[in-house]
Amino acid sequence: MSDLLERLRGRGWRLTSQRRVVAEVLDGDHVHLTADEVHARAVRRLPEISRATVYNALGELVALGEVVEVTTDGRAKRYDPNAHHPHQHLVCSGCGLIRDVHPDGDPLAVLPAAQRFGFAVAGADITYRGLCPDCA
Amino acid sequence: MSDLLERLRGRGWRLTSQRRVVAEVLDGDHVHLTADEVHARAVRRLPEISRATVYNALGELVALGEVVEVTTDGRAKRYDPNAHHPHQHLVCSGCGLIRDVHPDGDPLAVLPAAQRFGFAVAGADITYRGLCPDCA
DNA sequence: ATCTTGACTTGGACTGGGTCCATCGTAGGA
DNA sequence: TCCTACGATGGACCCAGTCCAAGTCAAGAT
Repeated sequence: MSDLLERLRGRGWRLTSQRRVVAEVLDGDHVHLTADEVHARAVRRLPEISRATVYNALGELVALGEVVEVTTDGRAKRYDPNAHHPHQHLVCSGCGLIRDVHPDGDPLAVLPAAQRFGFAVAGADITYRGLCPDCA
Repeated sequence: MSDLLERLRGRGWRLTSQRRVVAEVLDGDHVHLTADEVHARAVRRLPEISRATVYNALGELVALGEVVEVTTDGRAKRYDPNAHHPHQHLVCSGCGLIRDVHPDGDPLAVLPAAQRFGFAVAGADITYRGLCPDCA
């Protein structure tokens, strides 16, 4: 965490109390919060922080590659701080629970050249869907 | 297409001109329109059709398994009539172009039991990302 | 061919998620 | 400690989608 703040400062990020709080809220590798959830938690530490500031900070963290956006449904985007370990997501169709998962092999390997249509394919986002133990 | 309308009628779908037009607009296997795009095209054939009706019809087609919803970004959902041939999507990060693709093997096979956390995993949605020939 | 009725359509209000912007505040270099 | 450009604020605004009360009509019954 403090190394995150260090990295950001090293990249010229001006370190404000608001940005610090947003980064702290996202601390922990297995969190998948919406922007509003991040805002709600940030407000507990810094009551005046605005929604716009949370959106700005999240957008910057994504642009800097420190956080990844996850869209598992058509609803609110979720922000995943586990950005330095490539992974995929397993989502419960019942309750929406999200787990980070690591499938075997390279996801791009299964897409043959003939199926790439001349694209320079750079990555793959996989969402596995099913029922979690509690919902089954 | 007419077989689609037949299938729907067989399932008790009341066949209105609005529903017929929505189904016709979605005809073709490689179309990925947003609800508003479907509405815009439907209006050309049936000027009074309302947005709410298009949303209703699309929702019903999805519930009946005739169309699948595709969410490749956090923006508007897209509706894909190619529902009877399982496939994945390849999306251009530049212009948003979407192609249906067929990766090798079963996408679920690469998720080992130890990575399933007790979930009853039922499916996987894969979005391959890269630049299309025009954008590269 | 007409009637009847419950399913369908309409459009306008409303909601949730997100962005924009003019103004104010402040981190951090000089 | 002072300056100033970068960041924060909150309220207006936008887009995608849902809801609802009232009107319409497909299709089975007569």
